[in-house]
Amino acid sequence: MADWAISMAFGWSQITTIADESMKTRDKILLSSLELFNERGERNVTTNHIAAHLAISPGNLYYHFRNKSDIIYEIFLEYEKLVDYYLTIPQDRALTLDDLTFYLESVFDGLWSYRFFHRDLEYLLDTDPRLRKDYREFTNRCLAAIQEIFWKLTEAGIIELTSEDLRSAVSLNVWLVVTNWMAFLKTAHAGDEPASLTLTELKQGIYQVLTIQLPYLTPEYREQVVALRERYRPSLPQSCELVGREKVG
Amino acid sequence: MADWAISMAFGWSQITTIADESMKTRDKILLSSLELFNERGERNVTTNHIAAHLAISPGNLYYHFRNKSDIIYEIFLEYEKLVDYYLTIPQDRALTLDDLTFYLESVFDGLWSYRFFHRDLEYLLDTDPRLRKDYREFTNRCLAAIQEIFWKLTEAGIIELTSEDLRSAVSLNVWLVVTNWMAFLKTAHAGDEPASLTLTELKQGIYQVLTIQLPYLTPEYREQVVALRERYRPSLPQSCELVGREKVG
DNA sequence: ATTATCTATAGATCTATAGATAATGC
DNA sequence: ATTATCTATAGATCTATAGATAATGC
Repeated sequence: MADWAISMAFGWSQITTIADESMKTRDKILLSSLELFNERGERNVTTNHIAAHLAISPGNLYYHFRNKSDIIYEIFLEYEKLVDYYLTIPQDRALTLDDLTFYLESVFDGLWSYRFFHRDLEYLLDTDPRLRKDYREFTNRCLAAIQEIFWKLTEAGIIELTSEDLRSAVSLNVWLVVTNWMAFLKTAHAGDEPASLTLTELKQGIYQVLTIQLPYLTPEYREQVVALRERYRPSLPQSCELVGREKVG
Repeated sequence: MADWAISMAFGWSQITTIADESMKTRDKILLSSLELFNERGERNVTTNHIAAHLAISPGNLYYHFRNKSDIIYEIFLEYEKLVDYYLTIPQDRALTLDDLTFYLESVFDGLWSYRFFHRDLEYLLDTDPRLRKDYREFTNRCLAAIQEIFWKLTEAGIIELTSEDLRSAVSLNVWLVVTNWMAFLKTAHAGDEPASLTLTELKQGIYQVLTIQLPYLTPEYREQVVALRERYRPSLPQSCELVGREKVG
């Protein structure tokens, strides 16, 4: 694993984000691509842009990667590694509320660092069969992890979610909320100027995720989790800008 | 409102979908564009493709529309009209379970008919300020409608969701699940060949939406809603393909 | 010798327009 | 006269490669 990948895997990505001289060109390409993709959207970034941004020739870029798809695939592998790492579940002890907080914070950190990815997900999967297959397995691993976390939270007496059926449906909803929260912020919430999103806003998604769990909290832990949830309550109540609805018909 | 727009607004779109000779060229362009966008994704459809599909010259297309963005904007206006129509809330009577079913079915019908739209939403909004503004207001109207529906379901004694705060957070989760369900199916669920999605599969999203409401059902209606939910239970339990998770670290 | 880089470019699109021509409605 | 349509094309990209040159590691 290259240095910058390690640094990412441990969440310092914001710090080490700028490609520096000492890096191998190959790694600089990956890092700059990620930067540009996140900033401008994958669709708006060509191989020319990436090369220009690094002040290398397009020919040089193609010496290291066969095409843009290959670059994206490698970036995905790092993303995958990071999230798999974050979602590791301790097998030798019960889960605590701190664990839950860590999972939530980490997952949104991951989404933030690779935020270009979900934006153009469908197109990316349509154009790269490897990515398609890997991403499908990745999703399934994530879903399995969420279910397992809910199971262990149940064992720990924090929530009460014993029906496997229900646990699996609720887990899926958590996944849907987590992976769609950013798009919601960028499309519904944001002001007139395109998409200036902050990590803090993104983490208000935790409020929404905990909303799903509210009904299943045990009386012993309810108060603590409600307090945790309050910490992420959106400052601007965006869903309250009630615009008058046109009545049709 | 052109004929095809009316037919769409009343949900026969699947029938009248093929552009026919009698239509004005302008409407044929809109309809073919929608068809191609849904089928291949907006990103993969150029003005040339649209013209070729209709066997007209690109010049002719540009006589009717200034650019692709304008076509998309007009299609959005129809989508908006359709959903606003579906989400009309009767002010003179209480809501019933049939109303709830109608809302759920209609919303997923709308998503299906304009399924290209959410796929490239962020890009579309970034490139068209009008669309950006209109879509933001549209989202807010939808959220307000969901909240109002929950309020009226509470009044009707079907669910119990009296805290305004909670109602608004739950509504937002419903929106997130609804608008992300299709992307989930296409990316996580689908087989090796790209995206062959059916309306039936899409409507299994109703199962997920009703999962959110489960904890808030009143005892009087619980059984009926649970039965309704069962009608949409996915046939293939996709979230149960538990792939072994790699443990990292 | 091998690896990394650059220059130059062919070939493929796509967008959007100008200008000519055909069809239609008074 | 006005509206609709077509032909032809300029200009702007972008991808990906061939072939030359520079840098590096034994």
